[in-house]
Amino acid sequence: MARPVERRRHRTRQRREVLELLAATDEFISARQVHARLRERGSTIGLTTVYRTVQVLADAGEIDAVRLGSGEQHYRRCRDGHHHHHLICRHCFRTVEITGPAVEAWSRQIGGEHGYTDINHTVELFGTCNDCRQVAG
Amino acid sequence: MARPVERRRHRTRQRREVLELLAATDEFISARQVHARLRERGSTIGLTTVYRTVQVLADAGEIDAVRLGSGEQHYRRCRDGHHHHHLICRHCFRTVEITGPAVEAWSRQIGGEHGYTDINHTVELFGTCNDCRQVAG
DNA sequence: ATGGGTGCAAATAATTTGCAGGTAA
DNA sequence: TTACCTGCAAATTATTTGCACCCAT
Repeated sequence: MARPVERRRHRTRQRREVLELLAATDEFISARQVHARLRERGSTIGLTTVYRTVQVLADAGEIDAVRLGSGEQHYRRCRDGHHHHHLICRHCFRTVEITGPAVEAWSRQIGGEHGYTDINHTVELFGTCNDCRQVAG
Repeated sequence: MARPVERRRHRTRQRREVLELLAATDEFISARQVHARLRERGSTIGLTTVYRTVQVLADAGEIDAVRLGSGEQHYRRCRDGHHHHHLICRHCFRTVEITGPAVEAWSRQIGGEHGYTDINHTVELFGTCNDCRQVAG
């Protein structure tokens, strides 16, 4: 058995910058957006590093990753460290974190009915938020 | 108001080939796979056409599109013409179509609670199917 | 000292677009 | 005839990798 190698993470300026930006951002943004915004602020961080960092953070469960429409991945710091889903406005991308005990139970049950185990699921809700409805029907 | 232009579709050999292949295929396959398989069979269809065709078919609701892991889109002809979800084996990608009245209701309710309307959702379940569990735990 | 981290440039990979013919209706 | 359709090549776009150097531990 390969024991999980104890991997110590270095606390670098770049890691901190990415995390701080995501912590201060309420909505989902792409890796390229993270990079652009940090550069605007004078950071010298590289795009490659941003990609690597968000990947690490997503794997560690410190940020959420979702695909909004086009094949671009978007990230967001999650308040709730637990498993949850998102309700995203399709216009402004305003996001609400939601938990769905009902969905969790449902997915496990459906899986069982068909002989599938270790059920995982991706659930994202898209809708038009109150503000956007006012502006443009 | 721009009236929806009446767009008549041409019935071409290529369109038919793609649809027939998908009709004969039980699992999700990518546009490139569709192209490769048709070529193997002697078709001269171009990759571009495949991409354009699956996009049209997906928009028309004639096939389902999901993203399996990597940023590659996969397609599958759906039996059930109605809205449904999938339970996909993460090893062999064997797929079961499922309908979730519970999820439909849940998503609409959650949306309403937060002032969101016209709720859409993406729900995909991933698990390990019976056969794959036997082979490799 | 060491192994993780960084960034540039180049490489991949998926998908789209320009354009010059075809062809279904 | 008139759009729509096709396919090649080239362009885009998102993301990854090779590599030499840097720095947190």
